[in-house]
Amino acid sequence: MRDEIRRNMPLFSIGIVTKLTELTPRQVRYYEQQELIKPSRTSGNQRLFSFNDVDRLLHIKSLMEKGINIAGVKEMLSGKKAESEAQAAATAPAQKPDMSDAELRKLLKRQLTELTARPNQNHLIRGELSRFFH
DNA sequence: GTTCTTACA
DNA sequence: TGTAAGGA
Repeated sequence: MRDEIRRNMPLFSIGIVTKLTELTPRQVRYYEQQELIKPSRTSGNQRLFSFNDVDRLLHIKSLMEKGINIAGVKEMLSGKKAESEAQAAATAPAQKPDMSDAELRKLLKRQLTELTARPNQNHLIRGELSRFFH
């Protein structure tokens, strides 16, 4: 499908992107550093974002607004198979404040496993953990 | 006028 | 993250 080439076609300057996403240039550049996006450059070193980049930034923005840190966002977007699992783990708690204890324990167990495997995703679950020690 | 990189209150 | 400096 050549729709892909259109979505990945570098078209927007950082100025347009910031207006489209409501993000500051600082944030956009920072996310690029974190390799969350990979805009191409013009011959003059100016960043050129594709529709996909904008879409990605919007996704990142929504994730950040849910209180997810860069590390977490990174794993969700860059991760291949870890994506759905990580996103579900991070999103579900925020959307289901009244989750049953059974569900919560199940979630906690899974996240505890994640914790030992990836220490940096720590505060992604810290909030949930506190709910257990009330 | 816009964007770029580096660096620091 | 914001912002200033110095260039392109």
